[in-house]
Amino acid sequence: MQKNKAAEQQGQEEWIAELLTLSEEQKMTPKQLAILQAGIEIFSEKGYAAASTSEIAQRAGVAEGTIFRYYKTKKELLLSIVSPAMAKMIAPFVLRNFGGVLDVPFESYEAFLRAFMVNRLEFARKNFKILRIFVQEIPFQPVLREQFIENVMNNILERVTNITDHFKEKGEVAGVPTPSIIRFTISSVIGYLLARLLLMPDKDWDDEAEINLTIEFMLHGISGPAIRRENQ
Amino acid sequence: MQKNKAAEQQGQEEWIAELLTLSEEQKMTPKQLAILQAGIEIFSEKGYAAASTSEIAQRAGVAEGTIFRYYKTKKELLLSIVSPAMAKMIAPFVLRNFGGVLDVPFESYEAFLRAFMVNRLEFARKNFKILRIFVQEIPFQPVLREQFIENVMNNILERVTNITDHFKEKGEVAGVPTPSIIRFTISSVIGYLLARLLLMPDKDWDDEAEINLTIEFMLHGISGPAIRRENQ
Amino acid sequence: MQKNKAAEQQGQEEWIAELLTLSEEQKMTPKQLAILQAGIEIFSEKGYAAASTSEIAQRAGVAEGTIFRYYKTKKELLLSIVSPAMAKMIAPFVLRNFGGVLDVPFESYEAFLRAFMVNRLEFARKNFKILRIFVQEIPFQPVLREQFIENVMNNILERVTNITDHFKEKGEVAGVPTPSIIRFTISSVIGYLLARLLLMPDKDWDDEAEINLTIEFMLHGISGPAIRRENQ
Amino acid sequence: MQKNKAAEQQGQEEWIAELLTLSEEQKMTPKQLAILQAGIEIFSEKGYAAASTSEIAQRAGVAEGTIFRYYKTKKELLLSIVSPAMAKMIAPFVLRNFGGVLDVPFESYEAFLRAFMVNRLEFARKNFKILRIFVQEIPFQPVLREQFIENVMNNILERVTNITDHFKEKGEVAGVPTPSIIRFTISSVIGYLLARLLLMPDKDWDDEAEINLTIEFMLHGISGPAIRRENQ
DNA sequence: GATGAATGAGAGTTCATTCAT
DNA sequence: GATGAATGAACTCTCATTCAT
Repeated sequence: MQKNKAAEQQGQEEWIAELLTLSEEQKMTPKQLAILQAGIEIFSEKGYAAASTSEIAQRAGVAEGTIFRYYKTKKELLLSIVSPAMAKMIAPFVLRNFGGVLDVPFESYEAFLRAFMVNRLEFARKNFKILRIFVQEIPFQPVLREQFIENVMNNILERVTNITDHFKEKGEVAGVPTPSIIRFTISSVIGYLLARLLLMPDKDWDDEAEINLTIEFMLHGISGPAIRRENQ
Repeated sequence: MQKNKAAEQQGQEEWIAELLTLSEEQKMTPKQLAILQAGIEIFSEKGYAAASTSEIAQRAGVAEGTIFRYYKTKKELLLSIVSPAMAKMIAPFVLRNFGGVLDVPFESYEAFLRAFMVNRLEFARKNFKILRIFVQEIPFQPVLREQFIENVMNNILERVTNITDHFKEKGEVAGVPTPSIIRFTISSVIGYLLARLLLMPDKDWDDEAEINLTIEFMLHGISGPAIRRENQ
Repeated sequence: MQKNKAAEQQGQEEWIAELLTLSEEQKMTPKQLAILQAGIEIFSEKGYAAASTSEIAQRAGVAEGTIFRYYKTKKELLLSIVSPAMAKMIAPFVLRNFGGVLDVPFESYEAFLRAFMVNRLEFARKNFKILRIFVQEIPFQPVLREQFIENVMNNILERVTNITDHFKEKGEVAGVPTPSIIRFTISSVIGYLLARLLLMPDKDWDDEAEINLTIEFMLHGISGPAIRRENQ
Repeated sequence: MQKNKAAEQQGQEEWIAELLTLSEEQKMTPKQLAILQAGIEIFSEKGYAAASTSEIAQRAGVAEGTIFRYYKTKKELLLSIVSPAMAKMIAPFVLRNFGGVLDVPFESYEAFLRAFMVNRLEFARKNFKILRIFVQEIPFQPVLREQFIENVMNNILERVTNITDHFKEKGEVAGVPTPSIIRFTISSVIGYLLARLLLMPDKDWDDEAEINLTIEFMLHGISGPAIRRENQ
């Protein structure tokens, strides 16, 4: 268990490191940064359609025309906010594929789940507002939907499928259809993130305990004290 | 098992019956109905803020002014669509509390989960567009959020908590914090609904098998063939 | 000469009659008429690009939004002003083709020239502002250019060519290329219209004398008293 | 006839020479020249009001601000394009008045007309785009209009009046009001230029023949073979 | 001298809402 | 009850012009 934890911890930190390196590459003027920041805030507060460029300009402390020097249209501003975030979102999955040697760098499925949860929680915490915008707008922005399908389907899903299949062969995961396993797993993780960050952000959460509990649920279900006893 | 199934089946049908009785009480003119219907469609297609009342009027086949005879504002139209649906949403949980006698009318936790899933799937299927609107707008409409918190917190959550605690005492559910169990359970159910109805509605779904699998996951997790074998 | 004059007079009046019948067929609300009228004035005063819809609305005495109830765009308002005028412009030429019998209803080329000048002067006088807009915008509005080419090339030019060729055969017109004759003729007529209505509208014009003179020029040139004497 | 031709040819070339000497007097930086050139192109393509200074800057390959170093306003750029061209336009007429001796340096009115046409065609060909801008903008720019009236009325018209009166006395031109003669003459010339350069620039023109024909028209009209025969 | 980021007034257009019919 | 013409505020976006660098 100690070894596992160390490995996970390491996996997690690598992921985060990769995220960070991706993000600060573009040089922006302070005004552009202010516009982007104001856009994130107002889009996430009111939704894209109900946000007005004049309010964004005001919050950013620039003239309204300045927004349109950097972004030709309001929609381009939206995409400039969300698209890079989507790239960062898949970064930890994509970058793994290079470097090679070990394609599944996790000791156990549990280790994977833990690293996954910790990483996603960290990501969601850092990009909370952008994620909100993303989730709100994906039904209405075909461009976003296409990017999402392409990225998630061709990167994340494939990668998670590989990992899951790997541990299925090792007997750590039940011999049921992988898509169902993944759906169930992702539901549980996202369910936690939503409760944690969106529904009850002010509750006094013990993240480590809740993550452990959620992993327990995913691995052994909620059905009772016998199983419980074995694992706690 | 057979007996269980019959019971669940019955439970489910009762719930549906209750839903129906709630809905047709208001008398509406055909125009008002057309407006409501058009509102549902256009709000769910474009989102509330991006939908225009003139388009709704056109789709409904009425004059623009007619909408405002029935609904003072565009927002009132939105609420007239979503609020009743929210009432219907909690109906199966609320009505139970009357009639009394048996507060937990399920043979087992598994029976409850199955009834719950079947019922929610049915409900989501029937009210898909309204649910979309609801989910889209709840972050931006305080009125909706209040209604939701009040209804869900004070009705559904309380009731589900009761049921869960009941089976926790019976030993069918693990002795961990009930809120975590509920969060996990609801995540799994909603995850299935989303995949089923929103993400991949065109896939060839075997609902019964997927529901069984999801219940298996919820009860015993994904951790492997040994546990699997015991339960199937 | 007396007979000629009568015939011309008659031809001219028919043309005018035809013009009038074409114009008042559409029913318009007073507001729409005011918008159209204001559009004509302001477009002709400032040019299309430099005219603002807000100024048009103000001059028309309506709200700015009202313009866009009747005309989806500013450009549509422009075309709604100019296109019908173009139809009216070719009306006297088009309608001739029906009724048949006599395709060239003029006693002499001189009679034709006189009827043509009188008719065009009348038309230009009545539609001065619209013609200004038309001339100003035709280089920049492909739609206008297409309409103009189609109408003028396929209707007016063909018709005038027929008439000219007719009198060429009769020996009233020199045996030189018809296009050159037409170009020269139209230049002279338009030159008069421009001087008369645009360049020096305030001069004290004797239209009949100037028209006679211009016809003299077209028929016999400016070269001297001998020729002059023969014809006056 | 041979002699005439030589004289005209000479007259024409003198005029052109005068034009050239006028033009290269101002010293301009390459950037300013580029701005001027880009201004000419874009103003003539889109019209003054619809042209944007940013597009001009782009086409000129300079920064937006640079335009305003050389020309305080967009309108000043316009005038800097059109005004010098207007000066060049009247140059051949103005300069004649100096040097004196012979105020009417043409053997015949026909020689004058030919020299006039050839010269104007040459001028229009070389300054086509600027002339377009000039014609488009003169209705909307009082400054231009004043310059034009002053120059044309006080220089060209006076001079052409002198020439025409001279040949009227000699009996080469009919004894009708000079303004009408000039109007008619200029209409015919401009009509040719427009057809030649604007309406059908791609047609295969035989300029010499068309000019001869136009002069024929101006001198003897279009009225028939008898007159024709006398003059050809 | 040249730049181009920044401005803000004003452009065309949309839209929820009103009200006379 | 139902209409749809009319509104005017607010929207996104453009552009001539300024000015610190």
